[in-house]
Amino acid sequence: MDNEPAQTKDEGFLSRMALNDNKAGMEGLDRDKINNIIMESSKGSKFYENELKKDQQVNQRIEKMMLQKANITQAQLKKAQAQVEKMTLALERSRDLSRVIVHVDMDAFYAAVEMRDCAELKTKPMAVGSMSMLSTSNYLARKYGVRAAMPGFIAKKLCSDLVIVPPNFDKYRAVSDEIREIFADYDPHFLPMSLDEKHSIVKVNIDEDLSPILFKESPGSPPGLDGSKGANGGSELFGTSVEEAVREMRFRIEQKTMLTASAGIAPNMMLAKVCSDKNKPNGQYRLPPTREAVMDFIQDLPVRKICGIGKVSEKMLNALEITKCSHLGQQMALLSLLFSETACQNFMEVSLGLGSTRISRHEERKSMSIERTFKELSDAEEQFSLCRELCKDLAEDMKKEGLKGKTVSLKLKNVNFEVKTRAQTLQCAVAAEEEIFAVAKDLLKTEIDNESPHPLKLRLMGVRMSAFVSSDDKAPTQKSILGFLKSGSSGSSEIKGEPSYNPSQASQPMQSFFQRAQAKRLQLHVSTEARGISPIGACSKESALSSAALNKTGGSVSQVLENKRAAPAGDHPSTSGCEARPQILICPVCSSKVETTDLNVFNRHIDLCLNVASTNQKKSESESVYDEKKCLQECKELNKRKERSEAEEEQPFGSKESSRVCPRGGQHGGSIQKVFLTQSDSKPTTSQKCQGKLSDLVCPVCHLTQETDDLAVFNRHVDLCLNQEVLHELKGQTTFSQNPSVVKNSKNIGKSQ
DNA sequence: GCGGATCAC
DNA sequence: TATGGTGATCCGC
Repeated sequence: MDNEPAQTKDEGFLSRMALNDNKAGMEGLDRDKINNIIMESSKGSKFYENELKKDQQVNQRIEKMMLQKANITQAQLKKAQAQVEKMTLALERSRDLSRVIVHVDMDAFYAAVEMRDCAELKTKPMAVGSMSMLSTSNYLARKYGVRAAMPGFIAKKLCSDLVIVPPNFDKYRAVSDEIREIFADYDPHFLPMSLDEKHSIVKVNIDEDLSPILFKESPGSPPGLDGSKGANGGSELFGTSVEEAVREMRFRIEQKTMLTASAGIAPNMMLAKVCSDKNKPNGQYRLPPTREAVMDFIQDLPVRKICGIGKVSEKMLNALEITKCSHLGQQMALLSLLFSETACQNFMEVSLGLGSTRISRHEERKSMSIERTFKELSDAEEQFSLCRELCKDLAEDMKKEGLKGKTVSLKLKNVNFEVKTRAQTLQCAVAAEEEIFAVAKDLLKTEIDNESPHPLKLRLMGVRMSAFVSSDDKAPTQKSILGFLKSGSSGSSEIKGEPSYNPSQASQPMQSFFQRAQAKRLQLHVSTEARGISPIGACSKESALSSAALNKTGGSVSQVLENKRAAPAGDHPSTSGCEARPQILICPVCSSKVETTDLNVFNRHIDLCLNVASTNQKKSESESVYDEKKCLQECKELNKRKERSEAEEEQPFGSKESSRVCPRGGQHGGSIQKVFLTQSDSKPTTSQKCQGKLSDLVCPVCHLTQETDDLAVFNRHVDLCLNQEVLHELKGQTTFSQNPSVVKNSKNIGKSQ
């Protein structure tokens, strides 16, 4: 009894402040040691004190809950149990295993982008952010306990070698756009929507973790075949092809961006999200669509892994000795007496492995806000003028989206980290700076007055608008996809009056990219009779990269491709690994020597040979002529892009805090992209030092000499040329004709300046 | 409708 | 020296 309060307090504190190792790449760390450092760094700070306070509040909630629990009678429990069972049956009946949901997640996105663009970062623990706050960290840093949402100065204590790179949001946005273009190829919105109800949707978030979610109906299967819900007959075929589609998609992402993505495939969104974490980084996991598999998967899954269960909910559940999802099921009766109806509903669904099987159509924005953190601000005049500034910025943002709202909220955080919000709702919707400020100013004044004679000591101020009135004036100018999503928001899955929708295509399903690519390779495989190469590395379950067919017959080619996943765990040099000893490998397709130690490079070489061969074949078949100009254009675009990104990096930063910590000397400056400068007036560039010198390489697609001796770079060039062609071709068949896919990103980068 | 809190990214 | 910004949702008034 005596030590009980102390213990709960300590644990409580830890649960709030301690390392959250829920993230991928953080397994098996020395938590005690890390937590000690975190505590030592935090203790005594205002932040710490506030966390402590909040934690005590949570503890009180738990106490209250435990008290409630103690007062529950057997009769109540029994009744609840009956209810739960009824509910379970109903939910079970609603289980839908017929959908396939793919959740794709970029691996350590921001960090990966920075590593891609700065060779020296690749081998270092690094994070994106500032001394005050980190957005994300790479996997090397995670081994030290360094993770997102951790202040940089603490991270530095955990790992003194940590390199902190300031964020380049414009760059990340540009990369997001590139990736989105790939998703667009799989986005069945661009497919004619069949009358089948199982439509597919791609949803893309541009956040730290780019997390698109893809609904897919069985690709490639004849329309009729699909109707057999849950029937396992076609399911295997189905599963295989979906996995390949996802591999293909991830492969394309890596080709295009040199970044890796992970994916989860499952019958619903909740599970897919968990699955995407399972083989992170650079992996994917498919949960078979059977009740058994799902329940098995759920069994030992910690509740904290479920989206929506955060540290507070976790702690409350833990107090009831619920740590795993299976416990949720076992304790549902109790939970139904302690938690709200919505919470219970959610718990129950989780315990049954159920989740959303459809994505709510693009929902209307419900609020828009802006907030800023700063050093202590106590002067009322300054506070008012800051408030005005915020209102001005918010009004601008509102204008961009043509929004008007009735509710204005003011958010204040004082230097003790205590947060307060004050709101007022008007009769009419407003949007202009003056209108917003008129309200916000009053709210602020009230708070200042309440505090007098003491000043408000603020560290954050924010203004939010909500209660928007619906405005229909923007609909006509919507782009295709948005227009579609909008029209679908009624809940019905019909397409109403979508202008770019072409009903003539409704009956002929488009082949997805992966299908085409696979067909190409298959065709090629037959025609080239690729000779065997000695297998390298073990065949992991993640293998079979995009080509089960090749695997079946030759085996050898895919074996090499598979080696992507045969890399040692922990380190994933999947794009441009540089090892010590160069090696001569013989390409089974073109029989030429490839000098490299990096199997990925070799893989790409083979891939490109295969692609080239099939491209040539197709050319002669369909007399389609590849547009050389386009390829040249692309090279130029890439040059520009590189130049811009260099300029971006070299531009002087205002404050000392924002100066780049990346230890680049400037002389090597992102070798990968620089080599694309061949066509322009730039001088030849440095290559990766581990590569041997090779003679000039000529791109077999655009026939331009590439002044590089780095095969990875050369291959990437060729891939891009090829990709562009495929995409070009794809576009010809689809209704989305808005933007060229490959080159576009370059201009987005330019915008940052 | 308001305000505090939780959660995700 | 130093612990973010944006949007959503829920719960209890």
